[in-house]
Amino acid sequence: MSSTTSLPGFRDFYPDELARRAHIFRAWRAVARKYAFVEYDGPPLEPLELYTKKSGDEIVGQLYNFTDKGGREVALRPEMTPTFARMVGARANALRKPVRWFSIPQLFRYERAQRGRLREHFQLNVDIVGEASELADAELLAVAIDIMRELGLTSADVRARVSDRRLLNAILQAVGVAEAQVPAVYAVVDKIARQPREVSAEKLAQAGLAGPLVERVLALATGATFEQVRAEFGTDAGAAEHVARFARYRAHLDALGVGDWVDLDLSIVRGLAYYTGTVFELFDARGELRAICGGGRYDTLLKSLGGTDLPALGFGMGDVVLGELLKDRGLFPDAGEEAVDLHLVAGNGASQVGFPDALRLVTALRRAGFSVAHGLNAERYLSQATRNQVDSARKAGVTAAIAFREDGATEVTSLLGAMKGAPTLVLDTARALAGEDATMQDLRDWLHRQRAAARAATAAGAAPGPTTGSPNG
RNA sequence: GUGGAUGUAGCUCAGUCGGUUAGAGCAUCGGAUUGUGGUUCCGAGGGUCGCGGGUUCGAAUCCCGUCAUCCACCCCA
Repeated sequence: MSSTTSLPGFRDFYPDELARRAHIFRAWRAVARKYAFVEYDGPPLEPLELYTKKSGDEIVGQLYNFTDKGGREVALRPEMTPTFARMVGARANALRKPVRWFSIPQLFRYERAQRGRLREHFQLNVDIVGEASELADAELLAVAIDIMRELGLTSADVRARVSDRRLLNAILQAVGVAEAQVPAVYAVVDKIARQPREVSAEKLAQAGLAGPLVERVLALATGATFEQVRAEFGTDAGAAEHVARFARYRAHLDALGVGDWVDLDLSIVRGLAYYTGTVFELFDARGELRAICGGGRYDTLLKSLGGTDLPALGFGMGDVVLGELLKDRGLFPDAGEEAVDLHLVAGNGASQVGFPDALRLVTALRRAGFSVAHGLNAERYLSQATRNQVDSARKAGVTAAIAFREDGATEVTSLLGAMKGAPTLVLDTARALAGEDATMQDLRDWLHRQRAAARAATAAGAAPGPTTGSPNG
């Protein structure tokens, strides 16, 4: 390739790729705002200490870090939570609770890149601070699921797997796992789906669990539904409270309209880090990709980072895996939303009107709010066949061509459907040049109708499968 | 960090047993008797065959190294 490629794991966003990214961002913002979250941001470069304090020195190997010219140890942010915790902590007393904030930071990590895992990505972070009730947990998961919906995914495409560490703890104790064995059991449970059952069993045995107990734990972590858990542990002295809370959580999810996306999965542990309560991940239902989203409750983290003692919960959702899923399912819209409205082409009357007036028309249209393109070579405007000009405008995805007729009128021709008998709109050239309100409004309405008709045609024709258009889906 | 697979035009890929100037389709650009047009036709640009070394009279092709990508581990904020 060329001598100037991007760094490994970093992406160039060409216009069609940026359009996809923008599509995802739009959905993120739209849903977050719908749930009354407000957007914030912080610096992409932070003191290295911000991350070592929380995660220890081992994390440095996975960071982009360096010493700046003032001798400070700094790192590109690998996650948003420490920044968020600092910002909330600094104004904890002044902020109205619960805090409902979201952000779309670009995050960095120094790791070998793989499918769905680059060295840079954008990640929606949604957090709630100051509410310990399970209703907050339900609200948070509803945001994540509603984003899937907003992007055209269904509960057949994406599943939410939910667990609760308090519940898992209580269940493990109820079946006889000693407290000292819990961390080891967590480590096994966390990767239970990614390694053979015998390996998990072996590791549980090594952790000191007796044979029957190993089988019990494996069964619970691999297949137990909430109904089974409730039947078995709903009256257990230690677990009843947690079963009841989870039942309320599920009821809230149902009422929020996302219950059918959610499955209990006690193997969802989310690392061993800082989660204290509910934990969840969103996966594609076919299991082909990495997790789309992960989050949960971290009630002690703010305090441990030196902030105030407030309960908190949140999730992160990256653009990479989500983008791959949308691409696989053909859910990215064709470039229509950014389409240019009009492209100036010559037409039979071009030589009578003259190029300066043609440009004046373009200017009048732009002042009226239309996006208007034209060739940037004045000689070719008159020398090149109109059909070639129209053709390139059509290929560029412009909605309509605007041309001068022999009789002096200005004609707008839709480029969206079949060219034979394409809808046209005739404008009075003088009024168009003057930017007359009524004329501009006519044009606006007409363009709107053409787009609506084209969308309807696409929807009708595209029902059985992929039809016209780009292979990028 | 470990192991495996793959690198040919912007994209998808041909390229025989090692053989002379590396091809196709799509895309891009220009044009087809001053123009109403998705088609068609003609033409053009675009390559250090990932990079470096080796074997050979001769390497896209065989060997070694290296880099990148993908897959599986490790790790997961």
